[in-house]
Amino acid sequence: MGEPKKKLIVIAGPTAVGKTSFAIKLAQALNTEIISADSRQFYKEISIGTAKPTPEELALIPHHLISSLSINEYYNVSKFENEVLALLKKLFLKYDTVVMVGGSGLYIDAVCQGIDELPDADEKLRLELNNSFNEKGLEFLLMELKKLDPDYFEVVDKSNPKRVLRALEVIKETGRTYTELRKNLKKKRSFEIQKFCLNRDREELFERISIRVDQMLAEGLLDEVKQQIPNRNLNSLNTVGYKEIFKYLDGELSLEQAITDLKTNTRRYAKRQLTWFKRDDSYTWVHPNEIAKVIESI
RNA sequence: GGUACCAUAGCUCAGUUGGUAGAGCAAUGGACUGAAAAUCCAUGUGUCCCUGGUUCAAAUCCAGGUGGUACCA
Repeated sequence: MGEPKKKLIVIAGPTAVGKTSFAIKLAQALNTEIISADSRQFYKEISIGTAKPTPEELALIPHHLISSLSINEYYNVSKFENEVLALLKKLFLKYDTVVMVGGSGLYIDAVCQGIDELPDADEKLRLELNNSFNEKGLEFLLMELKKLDPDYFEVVDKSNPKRVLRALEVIKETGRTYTELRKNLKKKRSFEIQKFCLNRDREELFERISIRVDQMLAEGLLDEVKQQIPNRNLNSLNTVGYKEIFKYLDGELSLEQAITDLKTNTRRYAKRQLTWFKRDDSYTWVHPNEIAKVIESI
């Protein structure tokens, strides 16, 4: 009869479905804290456009990994995995369950099952590869990949430059093939994991997206984006809500068109999130108003 | 009330001399290992406003209706 096992509760779901308030209610019921798994809410300079919990909400329950980084800091899934595991170790001393909430599927998976040992991006090498892509094109990079790692060449998405570039990056950095390093081993965690995915009718979700974008604008999204003009080339600002407003500020789009695009791109983002969660059958799908059901099953 | 123009996909619109329809956008499905709110792939949606007529054959021509827009009264 050992200690009861510690448990991580994952709350996933598409953007604007209602994850934030759901997670807060859940954490209150379980008397625990929240870890955010949202690849944009890490950044302290961007709050309105990333739909962070409000200061009032943050005061209700301790949140981790919100506004924990600056937009010019380099960050990635692997760092997230390590950071969350360390955090959980601490939190599990105090709590039997911890809630992790967010919409970044890859990041959630890294915590739940780990991610292979691959090198981080090397800034210089990445720049070189990007230049080579711009000058010589994807065909050239594909030929190179075929030579260096014929097995990955067979399976890689040949029209997706990022996939090809990343493979070459790993190969050049390690001197080993990407195939060899990409083992896709599922790590067993020392804690239990229970995963829920929130969803609602598509029509209703889209309506909520539209309302939320209007709210962001009312709360001062334009100003928030304006402040970040000097940083616009950072990856952290390659983000729905910022890209479209930059175009408006450039005079490339009318405000009306920028808002329309913002809503469209948010809908597409929500769709991509759903595709990610759908193929993972370890999720229990629930409606955001079914919190009682979720608490009971925990 | 009169005249003119218009009515085709969710939206904006193409559609040649009559041969059962196609673009853009929106949408939908999918992929995904250190850029992931990123990046990439795939897919077509129809009472051609209605009723009748001409014709082997009508989105297309003719008549009438209905609705819209503009101008005139």
